[in-house]
Amino acid sequence: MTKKTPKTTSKKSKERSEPHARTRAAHAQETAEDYVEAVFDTVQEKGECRVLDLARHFAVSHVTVSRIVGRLKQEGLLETAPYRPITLTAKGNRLAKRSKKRHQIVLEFLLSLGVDQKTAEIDSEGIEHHVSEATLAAMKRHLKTRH
Amino acid sequence: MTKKTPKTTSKKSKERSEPHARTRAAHAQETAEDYVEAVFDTVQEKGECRVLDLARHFAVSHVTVSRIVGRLKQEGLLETAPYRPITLTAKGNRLAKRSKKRHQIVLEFLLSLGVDQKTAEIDSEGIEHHVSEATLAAMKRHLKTRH
DNA sequence: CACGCAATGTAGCATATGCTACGGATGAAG
DNA sequence: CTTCATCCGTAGCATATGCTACATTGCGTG
Ligand SMILES: [Mn+2]
Ligand SMILES: [Mn+2]
Ligand SMILES: [Mn+2]
Ligand SMILES: [Mn+2]
Repeated sequence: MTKKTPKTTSKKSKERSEPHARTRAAHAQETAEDYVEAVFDTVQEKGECRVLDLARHFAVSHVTVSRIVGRLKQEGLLETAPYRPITLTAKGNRLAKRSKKRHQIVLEFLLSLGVDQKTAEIDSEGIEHHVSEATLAAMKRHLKTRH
Repeated sequence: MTKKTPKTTSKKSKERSEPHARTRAAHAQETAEDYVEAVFDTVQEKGECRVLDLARHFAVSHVTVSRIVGRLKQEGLLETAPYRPITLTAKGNRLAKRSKKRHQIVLEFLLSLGVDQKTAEIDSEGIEHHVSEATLAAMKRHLKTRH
């Protein structure tokens, strides 16, 4: 056997695989973050949040929303009952505030780079979920010094 | 009927839903981009790219890789045959180069913000797929002026 | 050139998130 | 209090991406 490559996962390849594993973990949290944000905003704006409000917000069918709301309820982030409005639990409220804060910083950061408003809103919606505490801190520094 | 809210999707809610639709579209492209990048790098580094190379790279099972490689072959990005190495098509090569370039800029950009190497590598792996041409251009400008 | 291990493929399962079609619940208006 | 439009839930389907267990191929070694 020539054995140019190790059979087991090398230290180097483990390092390379970690970013992808982290990205998958971020995507697993993404729906929860976007949903509690949306519930928070909708309640603020129109007093209550309904399944159809979220369906319109995300541009998906009410069926998709209904199922996801059920799961997030199981996870203790949302409260709801059949044909009733959706509210945030204390836990959901904390996640919403944390997520909104991070989202806002990412958005302002992109704007500070000179990205136009619409593009900044689009890109920040995806980027926010992949911004670690360290990167968020760096963005805050940039906003304070350069702005 | 009090009709506080319009039944149909308002212009405002359409604007709000667009970022989420864009994020979903980005995620639909993400696997393809990461895979062609990985194939490109692996071929460069060790002469050929095997299913297990990608499995280690992404830290997933060889089964997951095998299925995805089959799909990307159908999409015309990869070439392969049973028990044979994986290669890029011309189309796959173009996507790989484009993706690698963008990934590299995002990484360097995060480093230029003062983010540590490991964190920058992790965050850029997820962020890259959500960076539009406009934001990428803004990052390039930042790298030229501030660095 | 036969053997056996490593690599790859296949079967079958799970979860997450999309959809359409249809049926039941709610509540505003008469 | 009945009616009926709107909202919501459920059934059933699809795709993408994870997994384990098992079958098969291929190749280096003896
Ligand atoms: Mn958000
Ligand atoms: Mn988001
Ligand atoms: Mn990536
Ligand atoms: Mn993402």
